[in-house]
Amino acid sequence: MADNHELARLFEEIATLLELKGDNPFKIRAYQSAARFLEELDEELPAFVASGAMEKTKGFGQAIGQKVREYLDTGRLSFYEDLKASVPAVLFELVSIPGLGPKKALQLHEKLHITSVGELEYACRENRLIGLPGFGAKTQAKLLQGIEYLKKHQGRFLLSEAWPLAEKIADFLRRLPGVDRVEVAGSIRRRMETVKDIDIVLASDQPAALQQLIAGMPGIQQVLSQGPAKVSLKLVTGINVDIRLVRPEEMATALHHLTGSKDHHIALRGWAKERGLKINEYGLEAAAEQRLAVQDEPRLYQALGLPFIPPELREGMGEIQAAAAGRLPELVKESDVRGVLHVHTTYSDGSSSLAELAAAAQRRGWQYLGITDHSRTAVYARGLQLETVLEQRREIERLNEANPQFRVLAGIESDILADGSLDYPDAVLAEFDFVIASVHSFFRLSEADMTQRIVTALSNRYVSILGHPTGRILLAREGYAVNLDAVLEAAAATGTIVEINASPYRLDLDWRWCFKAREKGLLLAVNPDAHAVDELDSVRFGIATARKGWLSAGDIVNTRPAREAWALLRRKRP
DNA sequence: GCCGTTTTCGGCCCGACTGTTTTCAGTCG
Repeated sequence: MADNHELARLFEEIATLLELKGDNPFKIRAYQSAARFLEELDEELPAFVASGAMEKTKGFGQAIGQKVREYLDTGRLSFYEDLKASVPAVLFELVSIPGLGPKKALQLHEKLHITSVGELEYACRENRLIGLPGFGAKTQAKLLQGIEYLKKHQGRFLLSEAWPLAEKIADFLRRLPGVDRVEVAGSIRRRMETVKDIDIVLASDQPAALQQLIAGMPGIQQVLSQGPAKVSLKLVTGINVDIRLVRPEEMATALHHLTGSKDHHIALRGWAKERGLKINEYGLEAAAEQRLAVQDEPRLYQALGLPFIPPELREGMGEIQAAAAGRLPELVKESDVRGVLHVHTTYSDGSSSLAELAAAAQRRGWQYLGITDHSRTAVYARGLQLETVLEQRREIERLNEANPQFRVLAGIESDILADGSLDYPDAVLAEFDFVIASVHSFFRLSEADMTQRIVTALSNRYVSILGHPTGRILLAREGYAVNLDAVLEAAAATGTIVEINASPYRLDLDWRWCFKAREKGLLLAVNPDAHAVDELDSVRFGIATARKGWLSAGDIVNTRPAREAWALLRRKRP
């Protein structure tokens, strides 16, 4: 399977290289769709080709088919290698600057001999861009700002940062005079783990009249652009906001358009076209140019002969075909959660007490709470020594006796040591209601060693849940090198539950892998990994991740009643 | 680069805004 992903990556890179060369956009798309197809392909590449399936696959014609064969035969792609050699590496870096695309980046490289972002910044400060054709003082100033932005935030923000901010802005806009409706759209509505900006749709009978009022909103650092249909702002927090102004009857199609994703639109518009319909942000048009009114998104999909596709699924990952075939899952909801299984208390590195957390969990309508402080090796997190474990156990028993309506489970988050063994002997692990096993050290093992380490841990019959499977920290740290496919296979084979760590800094397992976990028939646990009472609410981000990964309540252990969840947590035990 | 019971050529999703221009290319989503 590694071949599939490797070739997908090569095709993806070819697309980027062609883009930088200003090649035909449709050719670029052809490579992108081939890459996406390979990424999702379940079959091994050699079988896919040998069986003749490739010839029958749309998007694999002569040129791309020949490249797949060359890659299989030689393990290389000469087209890619030549292309790579012909495009200066600096262009990759330059196009990540907002406002700078392939054309202008190429000009800067050729005319000003720019070889790094740093050099471009310097050239801007020296006013050297102004003489170039197509460049002016404003472009130069904009690029300088773009470089600043990039240096500060890598151009992205956590969902947990952007989502509440977007809701706050939407509330402000709703109170402006003449405003009919306001909705948050874009990648926030699709619940991407990180987002580039905030997209909002505003419906009003006099949309153009609102421009000035919007530009007067508090917290704005700069108005980036302003037209009758769209206002773009930069907030003092650094994030950009696009507000699209439409008439009330255009709300549904505009919201749909601005929710994206781009890939979903390309696929859906193709689907519409086959049925003689045209979609744009203002409505649905029959071929004869007359616009059909669409009241809401469900009716938009209905007009296309499809059931409603929830925003989280609109990523161009086969959702349209699944919808057409009636195979869309019933997505899990936040209200399905009946308890959570990963929290830290003041016994280790948490800042709320066990009793406070239990009370807060019960207030949220949950029926149980799994306490999982750190194990003894995690000295950085005040991991529990054996005597402290016993002390905590007694407190849990007292709480359970005092409140039979609510169940506190005595768990532990045990470190997976470098060799794959756990931090306590089996006899101790057996005393816990359940065990989460997590990697917290030796992140830099080779992929093979890390994979073996985790697979070994999963074979332990007391390990109920694999915690944050890749160890990534969003926008800060890549996950460790690990063959996740092999890990998920091992989890399936041993009956280990896999965590969707709902901390907005982690969201690990990633939603793209939830999709695969579901295919392997795995059970998952959406856990806040809370270190304080407020962090229990992180569950919403975990549920968003699960939904984005096509998961139903049945795929999540902590949507089950306490007794059933308890049994599932212990199903590997003798 | 791919595709075709409308087609082997001419399409390919569609539109907004800016800046540098005198009609539009570039960028973005």
